[in-house]
Amino acid sequence: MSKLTLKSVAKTLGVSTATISNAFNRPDQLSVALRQKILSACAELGYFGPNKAAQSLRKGSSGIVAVILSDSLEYMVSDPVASQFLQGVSRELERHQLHLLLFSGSSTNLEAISDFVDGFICYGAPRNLGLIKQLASSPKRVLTVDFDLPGRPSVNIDNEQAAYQSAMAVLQPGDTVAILGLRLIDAADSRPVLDAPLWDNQSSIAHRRLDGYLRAMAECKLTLQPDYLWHIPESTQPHAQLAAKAVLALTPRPTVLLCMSDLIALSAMREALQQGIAIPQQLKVVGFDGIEETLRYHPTLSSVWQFSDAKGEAAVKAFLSAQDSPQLLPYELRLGESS
Amino acid sequence: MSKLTLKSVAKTLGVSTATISNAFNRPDQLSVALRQKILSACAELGYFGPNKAAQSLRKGSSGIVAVILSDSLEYMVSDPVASQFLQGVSRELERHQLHLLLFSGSSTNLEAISDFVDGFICYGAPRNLGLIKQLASSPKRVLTVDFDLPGRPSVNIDNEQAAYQSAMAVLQPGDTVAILGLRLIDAADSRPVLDAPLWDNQSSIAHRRLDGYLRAMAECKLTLQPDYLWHIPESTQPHAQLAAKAVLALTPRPTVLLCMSDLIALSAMREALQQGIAIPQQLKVVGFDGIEETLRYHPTLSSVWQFSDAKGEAAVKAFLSAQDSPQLLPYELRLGESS
DNA sequence: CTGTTAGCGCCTTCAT
DNA sequence: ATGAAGGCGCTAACAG
Repeated sequence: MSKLTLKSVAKTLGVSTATISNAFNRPDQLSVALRQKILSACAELGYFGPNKAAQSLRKGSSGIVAVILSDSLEYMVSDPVASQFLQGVSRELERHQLHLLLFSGSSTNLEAISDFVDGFICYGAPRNLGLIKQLASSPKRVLTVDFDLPGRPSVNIDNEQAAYQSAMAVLQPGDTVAILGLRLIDAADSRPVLDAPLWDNQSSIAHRRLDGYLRAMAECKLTLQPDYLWHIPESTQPHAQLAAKAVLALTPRPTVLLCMSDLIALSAMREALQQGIAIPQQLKVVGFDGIEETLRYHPTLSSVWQFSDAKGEAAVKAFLSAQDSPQLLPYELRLGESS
Repeated sequence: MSKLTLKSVAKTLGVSTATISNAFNRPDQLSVALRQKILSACAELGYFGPNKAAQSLRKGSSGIVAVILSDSLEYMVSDPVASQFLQGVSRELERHQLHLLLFSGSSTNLEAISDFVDGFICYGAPRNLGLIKQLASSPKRVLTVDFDLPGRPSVNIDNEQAAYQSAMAVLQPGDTVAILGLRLIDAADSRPVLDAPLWDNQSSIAHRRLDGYLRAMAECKLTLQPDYLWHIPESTQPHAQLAAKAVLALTPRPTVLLCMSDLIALSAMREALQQGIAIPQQLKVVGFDGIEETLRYHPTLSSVWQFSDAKGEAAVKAFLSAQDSPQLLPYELRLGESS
């Protein structure tokens, strides 16, 4: 059989193309009986409805939403926090009969997919700065999560305040503090920040968290020695372990580890326990994010829970709403055995 | 400024639309100098090239490949095996400048996206059987992974043989065997299979694995008591723990646990150790899949490693190739401390 | 309630 | 090396 199109189907059924189109898209435009007849005839023929690509060209919307990940897809999919977020996004999208196009933040050509989607949900500032420009000037709807783009709606938590509170919950006079930071500078390996230039201070959640830690330390009259602030490029075991080893070898040894992700905190605790350091007696550890694995670990981790699943859901809702105001989501400080 | 189209750009540059089109798509059709001039003028204007949606309508291909997940996106993203697979897929797709549309296997309307994509890579038999029919009759390229569709290319490992080998590696005369199976029957909770009808025996990897286990047991002159075969709906801690608890409470207590995923095996080991059962002295455990977490666990798990990342890569290559022959990927039996 | 028509933005002969 | 024209499959406005 030849290709089934609106036109060909109309011809074989002996009606006009508009009628077929209406049967599928605007039931109020024709009688119920005729509509039923047409629909079942189409099912018979194997015609499942108007071609979506043509529809999208004509109507200017496709029912597909792109989620731009900050990193490569490869990495994101393996990070539990990102996965949680995607779970929330996909569930809420499905609820609205929308579809999800995953796009890597390390790609260069947003244009390759821009024309196919109704808009963008950006999870974290894309690693590729070129993307940011393209997004900023896109005529489509753009929602940012965990960072901001001027004039665009966003979904965030108050990272500075959350970090501040988590630090305040553990800091005591006389503590020696080390900070295991996530993506503080532009380097592909774990290393002390020292005087390397901080990476775009404004929008990065890492820097907001750092601000919070530092505010808490100042309030507790503690100072951070240069060596005690580390940059970790990715929340993975090897990178985190390296940094943990390094700061635990410093003299004096830190008594508090402020970690910018739970995965980092877990790796650090593993390393400390391995070295026979008692937690929390000799070392207190605080994480960030809130992932399940920390509940199965012993000691359980004190951390800022930010409910990434709900965040994904909120992101879709904000994307779909007409509202353009920035949105701050709640978080929760949960203390475990590590502090 | 008004909308930028091939036509509008052509007018402002004072050339024909075809010339602009050729500048972007067919460099050989015009002089290098002119092409350069046009391209830079377009960049100046902010025109990033022909509209992809229109291009796709016209040319019939979009550069987007759909990956159909067997389950909801929500679940798949949290499963390390699926994540690994997606990593491989996305990396290889990126290499070819192709894009990834993630589609949930629990959706009903494949048609919603069918017209936007160049084809489908199906990871596991979709839970929604309606999808299978639609895929079977799709005019687009369809590649299946971990199951088969008549007349379509596929990527698999030899699940039966792998399961057989993994069982043979641990079974000894006198053993009492329990099998913790994944998705053996159509039930949403963990439960003994007993005489519930097995679920579409043909294509399911679970049944191929079961066949392998049973072949090994027969060869070792062992029989499987009805209560000792359990169905688990999803590789998650709660479902797996429930089943593990149940089979460990049987009399006689199993001395071997054959598990259809590493996640299940880990949960089972956790439960056994909690009960003070010594592994492998009192209980030997074998998993399936090969995930990193088993290497960090003590005891390390004996398992069939199937390199899901490479599988994802192979899937894309097979999808892109003209070859329609089924492909069997290698796997590796790796023995750990659990057997 | 139904049919006709004019594009949505583009690519590709075909002629120049 | 370039310009004009037809059509990919569909929808919305309009006329009947």
